Amino acid sequence: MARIRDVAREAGVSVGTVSMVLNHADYGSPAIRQKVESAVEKLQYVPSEMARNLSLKRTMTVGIIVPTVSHPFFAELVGDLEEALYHLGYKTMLCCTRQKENAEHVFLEMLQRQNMDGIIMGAHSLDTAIYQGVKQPIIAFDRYLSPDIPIVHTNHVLGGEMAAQAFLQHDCHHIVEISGSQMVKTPAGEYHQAFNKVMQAHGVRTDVVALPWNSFGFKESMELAERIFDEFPDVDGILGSDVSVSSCLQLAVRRGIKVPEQLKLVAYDGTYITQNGILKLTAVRQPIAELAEIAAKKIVSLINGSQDDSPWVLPPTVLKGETC
Amino acid sequence: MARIRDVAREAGVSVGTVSMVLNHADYGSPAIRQKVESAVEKLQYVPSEMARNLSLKRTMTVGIIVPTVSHPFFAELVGDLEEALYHLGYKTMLCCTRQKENAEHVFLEMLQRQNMDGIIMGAHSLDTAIYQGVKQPIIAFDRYLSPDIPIVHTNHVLGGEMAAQAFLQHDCHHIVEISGSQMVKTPAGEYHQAFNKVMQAHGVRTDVVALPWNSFGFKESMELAERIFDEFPDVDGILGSDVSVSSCLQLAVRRGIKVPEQLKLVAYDGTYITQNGILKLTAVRQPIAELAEIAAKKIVSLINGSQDDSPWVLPPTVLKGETC
DNA sequence: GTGAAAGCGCTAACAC
DNA sequence: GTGTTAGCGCTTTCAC
Repeated sequence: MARIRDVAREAGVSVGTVSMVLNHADYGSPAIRQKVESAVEKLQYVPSEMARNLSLKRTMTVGIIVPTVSHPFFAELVGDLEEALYHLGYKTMLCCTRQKENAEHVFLEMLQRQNMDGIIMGAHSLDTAIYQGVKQPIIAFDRYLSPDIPIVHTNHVLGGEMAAQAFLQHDCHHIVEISGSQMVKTPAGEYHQAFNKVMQAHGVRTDVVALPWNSFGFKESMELAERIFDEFPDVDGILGSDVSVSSCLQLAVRRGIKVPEQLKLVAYDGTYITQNGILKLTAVRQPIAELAEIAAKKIVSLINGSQDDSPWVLPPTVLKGETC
Repeated sequence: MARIRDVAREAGVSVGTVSMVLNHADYGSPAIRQKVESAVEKLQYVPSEMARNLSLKRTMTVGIIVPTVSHPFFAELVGDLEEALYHLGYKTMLCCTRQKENAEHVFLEMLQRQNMDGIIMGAHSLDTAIYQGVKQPIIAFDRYLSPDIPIVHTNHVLGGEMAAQAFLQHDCHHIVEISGSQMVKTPAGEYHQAFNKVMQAHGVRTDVVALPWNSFGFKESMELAERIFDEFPDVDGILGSDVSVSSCLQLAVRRGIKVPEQLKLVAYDGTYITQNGILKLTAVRQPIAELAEIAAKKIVSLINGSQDDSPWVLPPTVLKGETC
């Protein structure tokens, strides 16, 4: 591999000149620039990013921490984040915490080792204490980590109310809510509160069942669906994430429960899996792409100390489907 | 940030000693090790990965190039690759090519700039010429890139035959196959050939319709589904990727076509979207997790010049569903 | 077993 | 405007 000094020798100039010509479009006389460029061409010179990183003390890389990427919500999120970061000139380090011993610590240490310039944290954390002392830039995506770590998220109060309105249009009497683990407090968890408030005001009975921690699989959500139908035979409405509500739909049909006649379903998230089935699920959709773009912009401005005026909270929308 | 020489001073030893103690478990006397460790603790020292990278000329990072991650197949693939690489001690750089000008060149250049030690290429490439001269380690995932770039993939001949067997059990007369773009030749494309061969031998009519290049969206596949039902009213079997067959199922139900009575459906890939709908799709499942693990092992052995004896080709399996 | 010093390849401040 | 050179922080060879 040719190094910068080989280029300098070939071009008959100094190393510093080559570096300046390569990194600053307005440096040097046309003649010099030409000489450098043809030397680069001739030697097939490609600068070493490791050396630049060390010299400039930055990597132009942002880490995205999520539980998993094989889940429609996080798949969309990660895809949108990667795209936004790319257009801002940043590379994406993918960090999945699920099914790994204590990956969260490992990834956080990567940040401290300056492997990446900042992180966007979208994974549930049981041990938020480890974020306290961290000096490097962090943006949380829909997660409470520490008082001084800013959060980008959907307006879940609005989301809960939207879900409530959907059910209220159809005269339901007993709604079961599927929540994530109660072990972690997340902004997303708050839509249940808003939902319950509206439901109580209307005298509708609600029950909450919770998924195990860090559970995003189809097996777990199908098991939960069975539990719901067994424990609450009179349930006539279910609210939960896309995946859990999909499982409920599948099981309802299997058990001969008519949707939406006997059972109304509202999915919270509104990823593509709510749209590609035989019945389109009615859903409260989180503005994932927009949130991702904001999170990307904010982590970048945190990294280079600039200002970003994008809002921190965005409203969800309703996808009218066939299940409520 | 404390540097290694601060630790050395604090511990009263030389920089070299600190480095050796930190990187080699069997170096130094217990007394020295103890001194170094408490200095590290006291100063909260974290080594700079950029400096190590430059010194060791490696990044312990592998790039994964895919068209997108918000598609169930690639979501699973990327998730499994990240996990496998993590357990091999490598970090994952996520590189998505879709909806970006010429991202493929950009990512390939990152490889040459030694931003990553190797790449696993899972994106369609229109310009395979750019891979010719590349010296760095590359493993292709189900893609033909260049004669000297090794490929990990499913045994698609077997896959095509399995799909054929599924239809043959049900006496179909006219099967439409949905293929990816004809512009790129991929191993996956070959399942159609194997499928056609069997079908011809049994005198079953087949037609092929193709998706546009790099099209993985639900809109495109729904449009294609409409075209199929319009152009081929007598179709009684459809074979295609999970997403495209899902769209066909949705549209069939909407048009009052009974599945599986009047129309048999077989999905090729077998990702979770074939399993979470009201009707489970009969599918030929690619062994994504196993292939991912193999690809990860192989790129790592390519990077450090070791040997890997895993097979290059793995057989698919049939997921018996309710649509064929 | 331990310390000094020469890189790794690039950037940019500072002389000329 | 151009060249020289001192870092960036770490690893490791080579004397002691």
